[in-house]
Amino acid sequence: MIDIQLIRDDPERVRRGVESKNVDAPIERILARDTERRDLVTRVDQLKADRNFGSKLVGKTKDADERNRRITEMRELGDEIARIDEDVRALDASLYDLLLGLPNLPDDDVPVGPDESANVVRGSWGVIPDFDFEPHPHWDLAEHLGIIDFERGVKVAGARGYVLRGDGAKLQRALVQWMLDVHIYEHGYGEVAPPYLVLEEMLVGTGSLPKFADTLYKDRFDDKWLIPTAEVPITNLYRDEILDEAMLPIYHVAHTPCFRREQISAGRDVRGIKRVYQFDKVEMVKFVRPDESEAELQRLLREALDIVERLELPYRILDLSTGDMTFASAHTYDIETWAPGSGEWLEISSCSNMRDFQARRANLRYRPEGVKRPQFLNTLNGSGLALPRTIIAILEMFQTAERDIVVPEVLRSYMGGQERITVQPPIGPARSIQGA
RNA sequence: GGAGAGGUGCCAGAGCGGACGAAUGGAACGGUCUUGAAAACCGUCGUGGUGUCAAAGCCACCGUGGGUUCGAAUCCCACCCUCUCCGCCA
Repeated sequence: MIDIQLIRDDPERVRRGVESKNVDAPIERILARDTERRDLVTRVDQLKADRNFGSKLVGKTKDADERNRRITEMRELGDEIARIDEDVRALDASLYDLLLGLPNLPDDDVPVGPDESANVVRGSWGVIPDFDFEPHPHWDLAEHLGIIDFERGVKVAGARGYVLRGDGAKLQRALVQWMLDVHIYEHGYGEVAPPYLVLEEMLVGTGSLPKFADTLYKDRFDDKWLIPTAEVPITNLYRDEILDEAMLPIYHVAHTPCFRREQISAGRDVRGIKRVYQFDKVEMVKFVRPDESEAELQRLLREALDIVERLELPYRILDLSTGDMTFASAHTYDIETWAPGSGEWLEISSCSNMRDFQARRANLRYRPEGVKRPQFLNTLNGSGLALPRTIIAILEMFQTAERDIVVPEVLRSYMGGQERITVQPPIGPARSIQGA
C-alpha cells in the first residue's frame, strides 16, 4: 500500500510511478475521498468529545428534570454521530479499496518502459556450450528417460499435470535439500516450513489480492487459499507485531509447493514443465530496516546467483522495467538461464525489493533504537530457486549425445553419489530391499 | 462434532454500566544510592488518528463484528481463537 501521506504531499510523483506500471491512478478520487473523510472525522470527533463530556455530566446531575433534558440532548447528539460514523465507514472502505488497487512505486533507478522490451541486461555469466548434436527439449529427454510421466500426470491432475518419477523425483529432492543447505549454512537463513493454506488477509498483505484472485486457488467452503509462493505465508509471519530493531535483519528460507491458476487461454508453453499449475520452489524472504533494503536486494540477488553458478548454469541478469515488474515490487531482478533444448531464456529466479509496500498491508513494524514510534520495515523476496525450471535447465544443459543427463557436481552427494541419470527401469513390482 | 471454561497493556492479573486507556505485581528503560553489582527508592513505560515548531488537548481501540444505553472492558447477539473433557480422524 502506498502511504496516503505521500499521495497528499506529492500526487504527481505517485501518478507517474503508478502509470509507469501500466495501471490507472485514480489520484483525484483518492484525494477527494481523503479530504471528505478527514473533514467528517474532524467534525465527528468534536461531536464525540461533546457527547463524552455531556454523558459524564448526566451521571453527576441530581435534579431529575435537568437530567432528562441532558439525556434527550445527548440522544440527539448520538444519532447524529451514528449517521456521520456511517458515512466515515463508507468512505474508509472505498478509500481503502482504491489504495489497495495501487501498485507499488518503482525505485528511481528502475528502467522505465512499457513492457519486457524495456528490461535491461545487467550482467551475465558462464558460456553457452556448443553441442555437437542437436540438443533436445526437456520434455523429450524426460519422456525418454522416464523421469517425468506427463500422461499419468494429466490423467490425475488434468491439464499440465506431471509426475516426477525415479531419478526425476530424486533430482528435485536433491536440489531442494542442497539449496536449503546452502541458504541455511552459508547465507545465514533461518529455515521455516510454513502453511500452504492461508487466510485471505495474507494474500492481501503480499499484494496478490484483491487484484489477482483469478490466478489463485481457493477452498470452496472456507476463506482459505492455496499459496502461490512461500512469500505469502512467510511475509505475513510477523504481521501485527512490533519487532525490536535488534531482531533485524531476519532471513527466512522455505521449500513449499506453489499453486498458480495460470490463464488457460494463454496457450503458451504448453509442452513440458515450464508453465504448470503446481510446482515446488525454494524461496528466500528478508525483513530489513528501510535504509538497508537496497543493499539487501543486491545481497539477495547474489545469493540466488550463487546457486545458479554452483549448478554451472549460464545466466543473464535482467533489471525489469517498470512495465514488466510485478504489482508489489519496487525493484526486481530476474535471473534467466539458457535452455538449449527449448532454445530460450528461462526465468529461474526473481528477486524483489518490496520496500514498505507489503509491510503497510500486513502491518509489519519494528521499533528503531531510541525512537518512540514504530516504523514499517522493508521486505524482500527471491526464488532460490524455482524447481521445475531448474530441472529444465539441468536436463537441457547437461544432456549427452546418448540423451543421458550428467548430474551437476554439487548435487551428487545428495543423490547417493550418482553421476548420471539414465533411462529409468519400467514401472513394475516393488524391488527387493537391499539387506532385507 | 458435543459439553464446559476463557480471550484485558511486553508478561502475569484485577476490573458494582459513569471515577477505567484501564488497579496491582513483574519485566524493560532512565535516575538516586554503591568501589562495582545486588537490594532499596524515585521516575518513565500500549497503538493508531488528529493537532502543534514542540507540546497540551481531542477521538478511537480491552479477540472480531453488530446491538442495548445519555454513557459499555463491563449487559445482549453472532462469529473467531485458546484451554479441558468426550467423540471422530491422518
